[in-house]
Amino acid sequence: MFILANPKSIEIQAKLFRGFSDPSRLSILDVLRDGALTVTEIVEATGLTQSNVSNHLACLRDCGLVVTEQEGRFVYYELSDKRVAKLLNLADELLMDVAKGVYECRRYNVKVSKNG
Amino acid sequence: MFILANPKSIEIQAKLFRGFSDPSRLSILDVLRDGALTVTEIVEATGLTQSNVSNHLACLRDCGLVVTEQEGRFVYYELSDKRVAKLLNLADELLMDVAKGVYECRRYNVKVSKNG
DNA sequence: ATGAAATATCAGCATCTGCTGATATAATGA
DNA sequence: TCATTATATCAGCAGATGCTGATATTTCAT
Repeated sequence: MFILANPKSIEIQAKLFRGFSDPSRLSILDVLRDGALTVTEIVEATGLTQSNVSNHLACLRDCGLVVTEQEGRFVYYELSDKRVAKLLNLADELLMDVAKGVYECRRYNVKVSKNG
Repeated sequence: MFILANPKSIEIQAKLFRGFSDPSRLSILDVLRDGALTVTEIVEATGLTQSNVSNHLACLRDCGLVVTEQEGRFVYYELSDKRVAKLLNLADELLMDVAKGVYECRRYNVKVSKNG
């Protein structure tokens, strides 16, 4: 008899991946690959609105994917762990082979941003 | 002036991660880590309904995360690439450090399955 | 003190996503 | 052929998610 061994860890893992599964959050993580940035810098780099960025950053921080450091009025955000960037790199690499399929996959409508 | 370098690739990457970001799909990928299984075997192993599994498998196949091989009435599904498992492993590893934050993150309500 | 800049918060809406249940298709065996 | 097993498909619903726009909070400069 098969029963899923660790359903709880599956839920958490899904939640982790959900951090990466939204274009806005992914943009944010992407621009943070090169080092810490303030919220305003992230807004400029991504083209997203301030409130949107702030909301996503709160989420990413709660989930432990980014960490913050306050300096006066500024709050610097950066990736919490090398493995976050590593995960992004591995995804990049995997995409080189499966991008076509992912692109054509009709199941999810990832909205194309105005900048796209 | 900062403008996001590759918005299109961000969308695709988000789509890739979305493949991993649902508990049902993740369960499926998880049980496939040990090798190919038929749809019915996946249904038994995950506890999900047949139509649900079938829907997710179609999605995962379209996106190139799994590949299929038909044998008579049976269709075997398996991970398409070692890097899919590698991504899962890396996420496991990352979770050892950030699981608490992810678990407590209130932004997303990942439904707890009846088996959980 | 006052204004401006940087960031956070929150409600409401429009949309997307996943599940269920029913049904269709395909392959095998009697 | 007919019944059965294995898998795929699809509409409709309930609920979740992300964005916007307004506002609150904090910090700094003058």
